[in-house]
Amino acid sequence: MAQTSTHDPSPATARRAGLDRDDVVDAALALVEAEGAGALTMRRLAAELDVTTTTIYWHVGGRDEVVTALIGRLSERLAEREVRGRRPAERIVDAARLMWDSSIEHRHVTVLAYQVGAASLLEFPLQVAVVRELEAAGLRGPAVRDALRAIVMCVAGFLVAALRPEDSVPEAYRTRSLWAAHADDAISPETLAALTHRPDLEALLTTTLRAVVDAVLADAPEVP
Amino acid sequence: MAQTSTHDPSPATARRAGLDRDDVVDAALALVEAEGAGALTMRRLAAELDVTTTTIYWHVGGRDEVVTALIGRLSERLAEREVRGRRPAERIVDAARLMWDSSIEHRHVTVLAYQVGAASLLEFPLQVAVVRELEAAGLRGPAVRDALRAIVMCVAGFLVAALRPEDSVPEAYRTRSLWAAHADDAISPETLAALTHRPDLEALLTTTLRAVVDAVLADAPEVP
DNA sequence: ACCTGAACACCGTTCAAGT
DNA sequence: ACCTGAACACCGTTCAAGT
Repeated sequence: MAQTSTHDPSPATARRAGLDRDDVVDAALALVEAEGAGALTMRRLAAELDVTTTTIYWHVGGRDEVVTALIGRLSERLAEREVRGRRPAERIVDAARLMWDSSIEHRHVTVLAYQVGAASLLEFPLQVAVVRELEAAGLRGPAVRDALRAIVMCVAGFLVAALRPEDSVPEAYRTRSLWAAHADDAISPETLAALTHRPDLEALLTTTLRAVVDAVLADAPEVP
Repeated sequence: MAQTSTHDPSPATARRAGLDRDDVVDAALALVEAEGAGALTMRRLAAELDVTTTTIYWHVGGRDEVVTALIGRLSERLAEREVRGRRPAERIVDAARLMWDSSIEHRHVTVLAYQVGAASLLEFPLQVAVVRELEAAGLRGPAVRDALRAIVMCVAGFLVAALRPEDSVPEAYRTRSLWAAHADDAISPETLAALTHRPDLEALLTTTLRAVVDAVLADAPEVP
């Protein structure tokens, strides 16, 4: 991580690190991807760049600005994998799954983005892909907006479940444990039993997206 | 907030505050509800109870434990408003909207719960209500579990959008601003225009839930 | 058993000062 | 223009000590 200089030959006080705002943002992004959102502190980031904390403040405004910049940078780099499928519905669901896949692939940045409320900044290029598919399916205007938002919210909901922090809350207070401890005559034993098993999030997401997309396309004027 | 003692008549050093674990948790819950998740620091909580920070540690383990306990406490108190509607589908959607309503009503605690990954602890009693309605609609076992999870994730997705932090990310990086600045020949002007307007989250949630519930009930064996 | 005081190892941020 | 050093006002947590 300690960039260019391996041990820098200049005496003791190495002035002029030759830093750039982009260098700072790149280092921040790399740090988060490697060690998670919790590792991004101003001191740690400075250490990574072999400078003092205050140097960071000279190049970028503060922590919030570093975070936004880092998210924006990853957003630009997000691989726009081609949308697959023949029927419009399939292609829309696939475009939505692209959002899921890349969010999972960059889970640490995604967690950070949700923490500061900048998830849409991260996902924006992939939202564009979804919009294109919605239009290809014959939707226009507010119908596209509402469909997009519904899809985005669904993916977001599944993401927060998939990226939930593990440590802070003890086992006994997790959903499955709560159901395991829950006695209820009004609920059948087989249902109670099923609720103690972990669901397949990815399969469930696909099913849910299909339901949402089908409902949305049912109101579409033309289905080519 | 400074509980019992109005100015306590005992000399200067007021020992024996007569604190209880429940008192600590109650104060923490009240603090979060009143001033938000950010206000819950050990020092602030101690000040609220007129004791030293270390006293908190004697009664409960640490911050994480305070947070879990506070969420659990509110969970117990959650008003189980009666589910409305005639048809099973209506009732399921209404039960899900109950989750939304109470999460919004206690927004500060909800934000905190999502931060530590304890949202399901908070919503558990309301999840039970949804399960009852799903069974009343004829679902059993894994079908109930998957339907519940899908519903819960949708609500969660809409909640993170509704409770998004406002300050940390500047206007220009919010969804609507991004669309406003986005030039794209492949997307029709009317769609682009629509995307710059704020959607009605509550109406959209209802529509989305209906789509999910309808799809789930389509596979149900009996629909009484 | 219940509570205090001092301390430790962290945060983000600011500001005067150096070259 | 670019970077350092010292400092401020916060965190959560621990530990010896008091009554």
